[in-house]
Amino acid sequence: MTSRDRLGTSGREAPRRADVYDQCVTEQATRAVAAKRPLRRDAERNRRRILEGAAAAFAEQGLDVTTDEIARRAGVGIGTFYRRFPTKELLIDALFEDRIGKLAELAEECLRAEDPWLGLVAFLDQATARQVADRGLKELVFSTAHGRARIAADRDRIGPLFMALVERAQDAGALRPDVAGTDVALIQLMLTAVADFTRDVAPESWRRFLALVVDGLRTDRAAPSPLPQPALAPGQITQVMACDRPHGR
Amino acid sequence: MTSRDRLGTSGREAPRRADVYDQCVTEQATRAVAAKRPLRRDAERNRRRILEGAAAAFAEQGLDVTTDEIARRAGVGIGTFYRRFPTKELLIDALFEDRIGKLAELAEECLRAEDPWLGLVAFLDQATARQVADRGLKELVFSTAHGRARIAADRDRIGPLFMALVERAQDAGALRPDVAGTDVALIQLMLTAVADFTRDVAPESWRRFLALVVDGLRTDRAAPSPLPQPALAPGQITQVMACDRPHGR
DNA sequence: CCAGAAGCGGAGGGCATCTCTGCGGTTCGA
DNA sequence: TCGAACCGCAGAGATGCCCTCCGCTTCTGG
Repeated sequence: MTSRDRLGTSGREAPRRADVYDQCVTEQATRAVAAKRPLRRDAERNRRRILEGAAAAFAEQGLDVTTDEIARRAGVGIGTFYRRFPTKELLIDALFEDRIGKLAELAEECLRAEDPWLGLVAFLDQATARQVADRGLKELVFSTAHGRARIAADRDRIGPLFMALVERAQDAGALRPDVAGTDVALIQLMLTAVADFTRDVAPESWRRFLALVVDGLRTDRAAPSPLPQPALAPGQITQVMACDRPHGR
Repeated sequence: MTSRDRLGTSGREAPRRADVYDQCVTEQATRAVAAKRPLRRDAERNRRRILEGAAAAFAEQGLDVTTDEIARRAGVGIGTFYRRFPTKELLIDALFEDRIGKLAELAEECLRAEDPWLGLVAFLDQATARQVADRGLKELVFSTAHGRARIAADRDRIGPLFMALVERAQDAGALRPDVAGTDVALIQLMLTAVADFTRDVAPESWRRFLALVVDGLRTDRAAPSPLPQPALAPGQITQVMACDRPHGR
């Protein structure tokens, strides 16, 4: 408390955070153009390292990785970390600012696919793949806990796209009519849950369950498409359970 | 360290824990018969309260609830809690000792169902329902972190039953042939993930996705069974994301 | 080449959480 | 009625995490 109060006569926290936020995020966006006062070369190199290390750490372990761990992976001291990104939240913003927007773009792309059904399936496949590859992204998609303005806006943008993907496939007669746009989101949630569980022993096995669900979604009930990926062996299941991760994560 | 060493000349921890374990768990099982030295009436009443409060707490919040929370719900002091159950782990054992065994029994029952396919579907439905109703049970099923001997044994018992359920439905020609026993476990994992997410706004909506998956599992591809439960509204999704729970839990 | 500004790293402060204990006072039951 | 058993709670002790402080190092403009 005391040390923080000592920082400025303003005393209040929120304004200070806002200043820092502008300084940090907008600077990042405009520095290449304005070049107001470029970072010293070593500092810039460390900033890059932190960004890279954090990206890897968030992808592998989710947004809960500690700042110490990020600094360690980046090969810098914790002090250096906090000089560049005065708050962990700021770093998350800088890193993921465009990632969710990219998911929306993917949806738009799939909306333009020639075959509406294949467009929907492609979206499910690729959107899930991205979230499986990056746990941080998944957490950002499914929780508002960390998002700031920009990220929240992208989230809002994506809901209607789900609905459009669904309706288009239904109009084409390929998708069962009782599916809703929100189901698309929850299907991704289901699949990432499997992926989180099996990641260490069979990282691709979630695709097996995507195929299963997709077969449940289509109206053309001719013949089931064969399941990709081998099923897990019983031993693999116990192996996964053995490594003590926080429950359910 | 010091206070614990002071407790006994034996000094070692493990033996002491084992003693307490016997005293606590086997006493519970045999007291009604042997009645060696019954608890005082108030003590017995509190023990019951703790068991009940803990059952409710574990069911709602998972095995990570704090001992303080359990004591609070039981309406007893934390000291009383620790007199009855010297370790949180012991309480978990006492409470869940038979729960996983019951899941195995359910599987055996479904194996005896007249229609193999309906037996499999019934198992998926009911086993998932139990885990949705009790988060603690789910965590115990999918992680060895908390289990002791008895619980581990029940877990081993259940794997072959999955396989039998699957083979029997396949032999009857109702289940697609490329499904494996382990898939049954992972399907439950998927569904409980949905349930964990939607629990607060639409606790039954996981059944929608069970229906979807079941339609993907069957070989009879005549017509999809209609999805039960209304789809979530877009607003419900954002509502769930808003309440800040630990990520992914 | 050098002075001093900018940056570096990591020990540790502060805080929150959680499990479990010590102990003064209370309640039960023979 | 008396003593053993029991109660509850304040808090010890452990851990984990975010973030700061500050002595030392590295860069860079003149």
